[in-house]
Amino acid sequence: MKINKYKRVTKKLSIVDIANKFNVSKTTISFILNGRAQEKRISGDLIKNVMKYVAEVGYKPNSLAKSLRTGKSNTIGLMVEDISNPFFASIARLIEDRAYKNGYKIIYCSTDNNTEKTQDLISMFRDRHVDGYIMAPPEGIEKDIESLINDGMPVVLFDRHLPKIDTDIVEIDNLFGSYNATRHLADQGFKNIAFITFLSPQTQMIDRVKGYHEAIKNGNLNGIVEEVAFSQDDELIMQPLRDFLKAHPGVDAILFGNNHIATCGLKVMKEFGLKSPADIAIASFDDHDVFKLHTPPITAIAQPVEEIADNVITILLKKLNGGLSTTKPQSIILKTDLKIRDSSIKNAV
Amino acid sequence: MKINKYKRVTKKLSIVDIANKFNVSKTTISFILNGRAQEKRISGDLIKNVMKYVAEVGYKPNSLAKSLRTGKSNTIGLMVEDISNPFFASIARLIEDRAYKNGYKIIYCSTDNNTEKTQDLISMFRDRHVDGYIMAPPEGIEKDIESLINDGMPVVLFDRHLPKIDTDIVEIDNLFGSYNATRHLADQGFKNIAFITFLSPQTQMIDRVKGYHEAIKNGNLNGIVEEVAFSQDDELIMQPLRDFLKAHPGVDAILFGNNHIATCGLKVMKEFGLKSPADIAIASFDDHDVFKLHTPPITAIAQPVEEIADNVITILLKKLNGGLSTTKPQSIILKTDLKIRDSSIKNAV
DNA sequence: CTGAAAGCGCTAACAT
DNA sequence: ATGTTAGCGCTTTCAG
Repeated sequence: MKINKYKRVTKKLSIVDIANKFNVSKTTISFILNGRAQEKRISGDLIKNVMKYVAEVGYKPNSLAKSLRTGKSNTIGLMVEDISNPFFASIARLIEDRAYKNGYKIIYCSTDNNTEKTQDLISMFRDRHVDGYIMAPPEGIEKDIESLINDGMPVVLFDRHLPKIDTDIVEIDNLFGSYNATRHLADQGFKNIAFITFLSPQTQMIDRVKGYHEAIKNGNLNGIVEEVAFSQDDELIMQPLRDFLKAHPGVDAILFGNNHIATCGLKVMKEFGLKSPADIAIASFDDHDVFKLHTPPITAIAQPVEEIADNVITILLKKLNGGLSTTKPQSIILKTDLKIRDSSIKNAV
Repeated sequence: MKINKYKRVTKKLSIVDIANKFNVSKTTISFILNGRAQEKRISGDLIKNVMKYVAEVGYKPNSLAKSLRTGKSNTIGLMVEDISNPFFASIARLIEDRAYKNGYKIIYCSTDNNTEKTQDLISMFRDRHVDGYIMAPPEGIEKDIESLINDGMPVVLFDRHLPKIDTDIVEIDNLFGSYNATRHLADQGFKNIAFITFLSPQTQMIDRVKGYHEAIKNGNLNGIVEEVAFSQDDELIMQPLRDFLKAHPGVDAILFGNNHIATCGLKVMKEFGLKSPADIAIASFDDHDVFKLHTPPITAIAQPVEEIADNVITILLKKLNGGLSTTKPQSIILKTDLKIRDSSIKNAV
């Protein structure tokens, strides 16, 4: 006879308790619970009764123990640059939904594009035995990702890739995105189109600069690129922008490299009383409410957020199910959508 | 001997491996690793060598096994209404930072204010043995939270409380917030001030309506409250707003109940070509970039996001460390900050 | 000062 | 058709 020496009445019941209840071994219960009852030819009556009882008492297997034993945690690690950036927040939200629907939980965190912080986070994720990784990788993290992949962990990158890493990746056509937007500004007759972005060695930013340059060259225009160091403090982003505007009064149009710097730019323009498009025409990567509601509305290179999230999670789920384990990593390049609004129309009010 | 940390390890090393390495038992290693070496009077040399070796090979105890044994998972469950809402995203971000700094990971998810989904999520969190819960609770979740608390789980609520639940909570003074904003509109000379918000039985919304009513009564004005059903689809929020504006041409000022509905409201006003404050003055709960950059800038009842996050995590960490286990639950009410901008100034351009 | 051993709850060979 | 048993990696009591 088994005596509970701790007398904890509220103790959660375990697989043993339910095995005792039916006078069978926990193995049998385990098989039933894991849908292997048929395969093991366990009697239909037993199956039915056990399932009924389990539902009644709301028994749930201890996932920790399960994970320890199986090595699977049903958790996905999601690392974005900054969860409070609307672009990443909306992608995270969509990924979260799909993941939960498929029985996976998300552990997320913000990398701040900080390599060391990201290494710590990866190590934490490893430690927690996440089953797969989704990340917008900061620079300098190549080795760590490689080692993840070498250890057989499913990894899906998005937003940017790492030149030396051959793994699954979902991106947009950044080069065309900024090329197209720059051409649009040029077609409107703007002559001094600047490109303002964060100083970053990341591929998405490099491509955006490249696309800009191509369009500038193509239109026989003079280009000017301003790269601002990223900072947590918006004030430190706005100051260089103020300096830039003062130093370059001839600029009649600006393409911003992403939503964050564009928002800072708009704040500075507001300070300076500069109107768009009359004083300076504006276009930016990453559409969001600020752009739609701005007066005038801001022309934006919209990323297909749903598609990105969908592709990312689909690929990862396939990998988790072993479907893609042998295939070559795939690289998905999605199209952007240039939303032309008044801020970039030459003669708009 | 230096070990390449990127070297592929066939098998992660466990406490046994490192015990073997030193020809001692895993118990000894465990004591050393958990800082109980002094207490157990383990020889200084051994301690030093083990620590050195552990650092060298980058050994990390398997957290799953640790959790299974200790019952602690060093994880906090965070449930917000919608992680893609800038208000919740920024709070989540701040909580995340503080939690990581204190050795806790965050598992988060969005409740969508859906009671059933939230129950599922709580059950998932329980199952994953999270050490503590932070949540902006949807209605109807009282029983589940009570049972959490009865089982001794630390729970901290924020943004809204549940009337029947006595637990730690961090809120703002919603009543005063909307009272004050409404008074401000009245003081500016607006006569037909409407309050537009989501239909919600949640305390923060109730209090906001109440504050509005008090101010209206106080100013001998006629009030009109429009409550729109929440929806994932913005279009379904905007349609009732269109109808409302058409049905009430006399309204000369609107106070919005939160940032989301305000953003929808601004979109509708833009559609209709309505200018603020000339056609309709505007004020809203929850400050963010859209309001700051809007033309005109929108008057906002700003919540002290940092303070909220700080208080929440501080209380939870204290509870996790057993500090508050015996004390009475505390309720913290923070002040809002009315940011008066042109959208609510009678004679602003 | 250190070690043996029990056990957290579960899965899956390997037996019957 | 079902049970026995050996771990997964760790902490902790109890014995030296």
